[in-house]
Amino acid sequence: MIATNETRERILDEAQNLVQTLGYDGFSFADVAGRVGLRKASIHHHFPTKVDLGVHLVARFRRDCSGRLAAVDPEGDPRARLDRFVGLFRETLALGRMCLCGVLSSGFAGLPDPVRSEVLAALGEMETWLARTIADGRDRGLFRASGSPQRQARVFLGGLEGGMLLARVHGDPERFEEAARALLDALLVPPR
Amino acid sequence: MIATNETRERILDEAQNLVQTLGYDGFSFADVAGRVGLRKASIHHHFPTKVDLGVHLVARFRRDCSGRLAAVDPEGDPRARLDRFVGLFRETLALGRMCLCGVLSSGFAGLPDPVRSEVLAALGEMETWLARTIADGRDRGLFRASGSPQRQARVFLGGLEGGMLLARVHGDPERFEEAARALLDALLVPPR
DNA sequence: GTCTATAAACTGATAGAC
DNA sequence: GTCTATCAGTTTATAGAC
Repeated sequence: MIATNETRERILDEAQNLVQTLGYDGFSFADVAGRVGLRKASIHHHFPTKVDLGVHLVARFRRDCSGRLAAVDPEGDPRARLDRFVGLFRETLALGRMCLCGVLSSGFAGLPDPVRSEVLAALGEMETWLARTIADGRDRGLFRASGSPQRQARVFLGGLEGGMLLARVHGDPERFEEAARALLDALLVPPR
Repeated sequence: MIATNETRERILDEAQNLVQTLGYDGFSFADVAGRVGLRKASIHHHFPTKVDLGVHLVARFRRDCSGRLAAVDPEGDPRARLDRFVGLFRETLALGRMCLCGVLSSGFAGLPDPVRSEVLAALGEMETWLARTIADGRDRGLFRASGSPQRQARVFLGGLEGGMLLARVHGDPERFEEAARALLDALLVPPR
C-alpha cells in the first residue's frame, strides 16, 4: 500500500468524527484545524473547499464500508453475515457516533449536491449487499420470504438507522441491540 | 381559545418547518424573519435567544403530539390506534419533512441543554403512548408478547424514524409504508 | 411591536511569505 | 506544506428611534 498522504487522512478522520457526532453543519475548518493541530489555511491546502472535504469524507466512508462488507465470506451463514453488518453499526455507536449516512440523511435537503450523491451511493451499496445476503438466506431456507429481498433490505437498514439514532439520544446502546434483534427475528423462518 | 399571540405562532411555524427540513443548524434568525415577513430584530423581540426559540419550538411540538395522541379513542382497536400514530408521521413525510424529534436526534450532542431535555421528553411521551397501546393490544390477544410492551414500543418508534429518514432521502414515501407495514406485522399475532 | 443600525464573533476562502 | 494576515459574508444579539 502506497502511503496515501497521512495528513489528508488525519484531516478526514477528525472531520468525519465531528460530522458523525454533530452533523454536517456542526463542523468548521477551525474545528478540524484545531483537532489536527494545523491552521485553517493548511486544511484548505488539502481540501480547497468545504464541499470538496465533504465529498471526500463520504467517498472514503463508502470505500471503507464496501471493503469491510466485501471481506465477509459470501459462503458463510447468512445469519452470521447479517450479524457482521450489524456489528459495523454497533462499533460506531460504541464510540458515541452515528452512521455517517444516517446523520447526513437528517439534513439531506441542505447538503451540497455532490455530497448528496455520495450519500445515496453509499446507502445503495449497503442495501445491495443486504439484499444479496437476504436472498441467499432465503435460498437456503433460513429466511422467510415476505416481499422482495430488496424490500426486506430497505426495512432492515432503516430499522438499524432508527435504532441507532434513538439509542444514541438516550445514551443506551441496549436500545440498538433490541432493534437489531427484532429485525433479525422478523427475517428468520419460524422455529417450528 | 384565547388568541395566543399570532405572530409568535407564525414564527414558530416557519422555524419548525426549517428545522424539520434542514436541521437545527439549518435555520437562522434571518431565514425565519424573511419567511415571516419581519426583520431579524423583531424575531428577537418575541424570542430573545435562539435557545429560547428552539425550546419553545420543541415544547409546542410536544404539546401538539400529546394532544393528537390523547384524541385517539383509547377504547378503539389497538391496531387502528397504531395506524393513527403512523398516520401522524405519514402526514409529516408527505410535506417532505422529518419528525422534529428525529431531526434533532441526529445532531443531539450539539444541541443546547434545554432543547435536548424537550426532545427527550417528547420522545418519552410517544413511547409511553405506544407502550400503553401495545399492552392493550396484547391484553386483547391481538399482539404477540415478545419482551415488554416498552421494548416493543422502542423498536416500533425507532423503526418509524429510520424508515422516515431513508424514505425522505430517496424521495420515496413507499419506503416509509414498507417499514410501517413490517413493524405492524411483527406486532400482530400470527393469523392462524 | 417593528424598525434601522450596529456590534462581536464566526464562517468559508484567498494571497503571499517562509 | 504550513504559516500569518486578511477578506467578505453571515451568525446571534443589542440599543434605541418610531
